[in-house]
Amino acid sequence: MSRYDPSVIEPRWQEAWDKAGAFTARRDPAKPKYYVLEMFPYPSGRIHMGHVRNYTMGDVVARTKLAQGYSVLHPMGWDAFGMPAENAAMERGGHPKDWTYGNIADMKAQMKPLGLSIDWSRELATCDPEYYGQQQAMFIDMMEAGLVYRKAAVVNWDPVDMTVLANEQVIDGKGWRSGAVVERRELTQWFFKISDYSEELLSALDGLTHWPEKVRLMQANWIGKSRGLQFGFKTVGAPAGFDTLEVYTTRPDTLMGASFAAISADHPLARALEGDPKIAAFVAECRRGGTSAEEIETAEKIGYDTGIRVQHPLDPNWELPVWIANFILMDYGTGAIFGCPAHDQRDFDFATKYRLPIKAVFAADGAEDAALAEAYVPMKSERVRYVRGFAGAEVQTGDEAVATAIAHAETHGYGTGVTKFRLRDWGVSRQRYWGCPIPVIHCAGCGVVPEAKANLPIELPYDVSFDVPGNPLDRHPTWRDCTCPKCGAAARRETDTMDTFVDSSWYYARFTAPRATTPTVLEDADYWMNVDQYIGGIEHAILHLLYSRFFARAMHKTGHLPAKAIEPFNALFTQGMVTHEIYMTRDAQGRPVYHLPEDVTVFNVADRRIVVKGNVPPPVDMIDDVDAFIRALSDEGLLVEVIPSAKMSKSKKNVVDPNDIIAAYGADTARWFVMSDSPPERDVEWTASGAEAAFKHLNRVWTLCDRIGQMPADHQGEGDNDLARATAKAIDEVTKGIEGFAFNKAIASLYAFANTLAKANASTPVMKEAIRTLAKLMSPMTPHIAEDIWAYQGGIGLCAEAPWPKADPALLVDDTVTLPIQINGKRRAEISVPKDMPIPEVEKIALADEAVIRFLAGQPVKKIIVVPGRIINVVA
RNA sequence: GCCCGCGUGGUGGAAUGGUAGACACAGGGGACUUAAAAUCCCUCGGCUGAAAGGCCAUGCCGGUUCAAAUCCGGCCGCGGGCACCA
Repeated sequence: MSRYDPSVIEPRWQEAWDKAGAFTARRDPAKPKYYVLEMFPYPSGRIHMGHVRNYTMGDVVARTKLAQGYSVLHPMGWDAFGMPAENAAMERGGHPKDWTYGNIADMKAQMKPLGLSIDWSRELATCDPEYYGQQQAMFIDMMEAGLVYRKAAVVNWDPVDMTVLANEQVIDGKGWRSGAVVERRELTQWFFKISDYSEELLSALDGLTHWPEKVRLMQANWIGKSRGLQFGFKTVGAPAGFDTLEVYTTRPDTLMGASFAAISADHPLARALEGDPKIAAFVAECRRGGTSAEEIETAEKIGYDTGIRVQHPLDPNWELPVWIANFILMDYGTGAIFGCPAHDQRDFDFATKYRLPIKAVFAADGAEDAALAEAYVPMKSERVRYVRGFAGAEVQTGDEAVATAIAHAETHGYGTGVTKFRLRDWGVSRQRYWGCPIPVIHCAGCGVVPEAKANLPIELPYDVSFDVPGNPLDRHPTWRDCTCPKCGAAARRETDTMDTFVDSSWYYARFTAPRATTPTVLEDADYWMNVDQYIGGIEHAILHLLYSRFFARAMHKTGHLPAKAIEPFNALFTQGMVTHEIYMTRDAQGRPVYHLPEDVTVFNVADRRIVVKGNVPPPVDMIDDVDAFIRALSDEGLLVEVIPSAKMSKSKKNVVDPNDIIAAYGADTARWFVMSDSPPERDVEWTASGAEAAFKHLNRVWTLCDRIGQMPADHQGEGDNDLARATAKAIDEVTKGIEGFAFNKAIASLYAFANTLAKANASTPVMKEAIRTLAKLMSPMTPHIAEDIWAYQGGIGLCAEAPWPKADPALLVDDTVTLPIQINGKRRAEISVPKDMPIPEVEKIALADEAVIRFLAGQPVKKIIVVPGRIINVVA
């Protein structure tokens, strides 16, 4: 064996895997199947370390499952529609399609050297007509199933560019290009009826036992089931047709603390009042700014008293003013509320600002009805004393009070208990070019008509220009013109395209039959679904996963997925980001200037870490005064400020190009490093020293393999039993680490095992068996070096296809255990006892221990707790 | 603003109610070398002590428990999401 040279061995083994078709997924009824999927990338053009980490995790799982005898599906594709392609076309010219496919080719070329066990024959891009044509077919099926409808909804409108903006394109309430203040404007849009499934999407979360608890909780909160009271206020002085004002509240128990009613600026009543120029101006003011919840809820709370009054349902003589307020959302409840300032902080702020009364309804049990400095909002499960209650006991929990208040309203006929969800229907219309065209036709005679399936795919026209803001499909001369599939008359195509979340809501199903001329093939879907392990970023915890769960149900309803696939992801793992520290200096104006990691030099001088701009030789022998040295560097503008690690981003230049790392150390080193050190669900900080350490370790394993290879065949050693035990332990720990998504722990075990093996003095066959096992255990993480060691040490066939080792259970248990002894919870001694020793005997030995006697100093023992195999605690 | 996380040595982390700091990085000391690199060995939370040992220590404050990094309550700091970023 020669020097460890990844640039030679890595391409060689990748070719060998290709030739053997090792990773081609095949339906094999004789084997259990395993479908592992990483969230597919957006083709930005460059892979980054986050991709490397994500795909390496999936690869570790896929390779382990393959070795464990599963028929594995591990595909890859491209989430290829979206705004960046159009932005690139606007900024640099060119066409979104060319830009996207060029990026896909570039990224694929960058991914290949990683040696991932991907079945590339199933590759797909969502911008392929082959893919989005099937999506259009499903859209039509969903229309027929009643899951699609149109309604008016608000968008961010840029009044200068005359175009709709994404939330991302609204910066501080202004359009990102024009700088104009954005308005909220209504547009007729396409919607999926995800709300039909609110209850089911919520209750089915309980069955997702292999999902992170936090993701399930976030989804549950997002769906937001609430029980409340809906009732109508009788109005006084309202325009015709507004005799009652319907409101919904989750706190009907606070009805006696009401001090005003408030409606959204988009409420029909507010619109009816727009004849009044003052109200029109106020409503226009409310519509300024973007549509995002963050912007609306952090905006200053403003209101306008309409002069209209409503009668309190429990006392017709008690009238409340009706305000229009900017923090009331038309999308939730009825778009109208009653305000109870004493028990809602937002209402409290509003009431304080506009000098409205603040009356407490309840107080902490035992507390006085004191004046409030802020809203008193205890947990609903807490017992409080009602000072202005009207139903139920004086002292009760909030939950009890809500229930009794609803019962009271229903008994007296002024309101109804209603269950509502926060989840809104999914608006899928986008006024953009680079997306899946909505396959619908507007006919003067027939109205809105779905396109005939025979005409699918409705392909995007290529001849478009991006020199004017807005959707090029709207101004395309011929694409819009078509004939009505129903009556044959001249008609116009829908020019809205679909939200890119639609594309990513079913790609996992398409991978089971990526070339089919129907969206799916049931036989394939039935074999491969569900995804056994889905891996991706925590940033997708809500939207992408919720939409996918809905879409799988819709696909089942329309006959494209079997019933078992309505929850498409059996297990979910959300991985952390790859971060890097940021290197910054300042220019003459004091503005920050960022530097790439490769453009700085890091010195470790004593316990100081000094970062210097440029590539300079070590200063240690040039200076003996570190502080003076730092001052000198600072004066010359060479001293670099180190900002703590953050997600890698181009703007901060804290990026490391995976291909540079592969060129310097090989893919195995990159893979090993991103899997080591940090637990996969947490962020991992990329450090140059960490990558180098990984490379050094692989070199050590390589030379160890060489040394074992050169051992005389008849060498005898006394360490056979110890090494066999260490090997069994490594198998056990690495297997558990991988299966439990604790790759960092699996790697720590592999370090320990390699160190043990390097020091072991065992017979040649035992040494060879151990190094082959090491190679096999390393192979999910570092597949290339593993193959080389495997081949060199006489492994049969490809390491990638060799079965996963099994640990001999007899070698995993130790005969004696070391038990620490605590006295009053502090560790004072330890004893070694046979593993199966009965508790009374352990107690006897513990109490007879010299150190225990010394620490007890004659105090009587009150209690002794023995946790078998773990610890002894003596309470004195 | 609302929802959800996270916080342990100089650093990444291990320990998921039972010996805090596995494994690794950085640092310190040594071997080899003319020298350096590479490699190998030792050491490595703080205070105290000649040593044995003792005391302190898991963001901060309080609680539950024989026992808390771990469970509960409050606070501080950081991160993710908020429906047209993907």
